[in-house]
Amino acid sequence: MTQAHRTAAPADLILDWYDRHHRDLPWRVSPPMAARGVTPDPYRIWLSEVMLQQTTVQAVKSYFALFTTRWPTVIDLAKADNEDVMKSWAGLGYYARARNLKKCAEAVAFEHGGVFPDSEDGLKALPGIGDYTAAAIAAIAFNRQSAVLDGNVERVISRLHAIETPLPAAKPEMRALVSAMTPEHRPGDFAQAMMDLGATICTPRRPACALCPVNAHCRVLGREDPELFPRKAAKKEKPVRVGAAFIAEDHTGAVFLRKRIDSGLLGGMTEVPGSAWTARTDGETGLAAAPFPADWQACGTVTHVFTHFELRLSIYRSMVSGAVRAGEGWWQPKETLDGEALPTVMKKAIKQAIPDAFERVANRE
DNA sequence: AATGCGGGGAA
DNA sequence: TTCCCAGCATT
Repeated sequence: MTQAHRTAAPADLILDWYDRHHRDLPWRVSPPMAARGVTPDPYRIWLSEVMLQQTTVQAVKSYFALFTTRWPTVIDLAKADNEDVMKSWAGLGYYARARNLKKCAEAVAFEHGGVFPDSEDGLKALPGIGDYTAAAIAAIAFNRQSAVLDGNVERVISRLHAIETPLPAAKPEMRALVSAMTPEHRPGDFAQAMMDLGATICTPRRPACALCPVNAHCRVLGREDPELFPRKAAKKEKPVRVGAAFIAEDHTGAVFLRKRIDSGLLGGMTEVPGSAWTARTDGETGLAAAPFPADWQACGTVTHVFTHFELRLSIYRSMVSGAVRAGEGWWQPKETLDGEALPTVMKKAIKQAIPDAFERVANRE
């Protein structure tokens, strides 16, 4: 018997491991259901994949439940109000995903007859769907033999083959290796198996190599520290920006809010008035940036870390007695503040000025 | 190829 | 603290 016959292919070993360690996730079809012929709903697969972009499974779960309850089909989501979608997405981050999610739902509902394209190319033509997501939906929802490459798979592949090329330059090489490895049968399960392997065994730090179904095939294990893979280019340090935020409260407890422009940082989300966020402290990043004259009281600072900079916001609050000329914006009643499309940094700023701002409804009775 | 874009959990 | 997560769009 040849070596090839005695040793199972890595893909089969990984699929066997997957079957023994199946994770029950809200967007997955359980093995018993799959055995009865139930196939994944492309809408739910798409929604979960978009939410999971650069986002952990734990963070996604409650949002996935909310969206699928409010909008059970892609048609429902396509007909939804833009602002309702942004409000429901608030807190999940990367808000361009929410804007593209809505555009994509409209495209599928109104230009594709409510049916998702079943090919990688067709999917990739839709807003918010790139290389990874197109391959993942094609494999998982339509059983296509596409090469699914995400951060987990990059780690698994880079270790299995001891790839020395640093990311992101190594991606084409990695995709070719994944493509060669992807089986004809169960390509969707294989893709999920590779991601589960990266998430639970082949982890960034202290991987559980002893439990790995393909440890015998790994070119790094036993030779070098697996934590050194994948190779990555050095990253630069985050600059600091400063600014001011103004929380105005009227006699009813309502807070003055505005809407940010649809593009760029926190695009389309709600905010409290504030200064620009700049690298240098100057007159425009303090009290001088107040939206209207009032008895502004300094009440500390809030720090928030974004992907590419750290923000230090000086917080000011005031009680406004009568009507003020406040420019663009509106007074949001305190009872409905929590339902607004407020990103986390804005909730932090409001809490700093009004500690119980988001607990008033719960504490009222 | 490089950059902008959130937020939170794990070690 | 640091890392990085089922990445995409734009330049």
